[in-house]
Amino acid sequence: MKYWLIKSEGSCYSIADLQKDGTTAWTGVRNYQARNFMRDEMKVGDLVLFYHSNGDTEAPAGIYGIAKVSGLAHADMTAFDPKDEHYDARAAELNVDGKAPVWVCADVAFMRAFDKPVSLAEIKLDPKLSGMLVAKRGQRLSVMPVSEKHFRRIKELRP
DNA sequence: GCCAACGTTGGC
DNA sequence: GCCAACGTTGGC
Repeated sequence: MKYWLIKSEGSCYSIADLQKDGTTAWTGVRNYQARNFMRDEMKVGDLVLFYHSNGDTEAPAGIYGIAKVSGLAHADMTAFDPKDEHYDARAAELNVDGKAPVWVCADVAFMRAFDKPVSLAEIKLDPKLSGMLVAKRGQRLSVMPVSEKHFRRIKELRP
């Protein structure tokens, strides 16, 4: 079993949206490294920290809850939809009957939302969370692995 | 294959 | 809104 962190702008798709939807296809990832994590390593049952980026003082950037991988990576249809904000003309051209999608998405299911997020500031201050990728300077991956140790610590902070 | 220019992300 | 960091593009 692996552990992950996925990022979303809270104003775009929040943990509350996931709670409402139950499950969602994690579409819109347009970075090869992030895609490869989803396509090659994410397995059903893996646990996922749900991170909101671009926060403000009211709702700071940080981890807002926990989700679970509920479906293996499959074609991200938003890449083929010219009306979608994540449309990728080149990927659409390369695609043959949906058989060779450039972009994929795994499905994630809501598990729980934290009463209070574990903010980025809190992550940086906690010695037991040192080395967490998300707190690394310049780290912009929207899907990234999390160590079991760090995952357990997050759960310990929000039991 | 190098690298400058550009666009995007995301913390502050 | 600023700007540093990074990925991608495209000229050569």
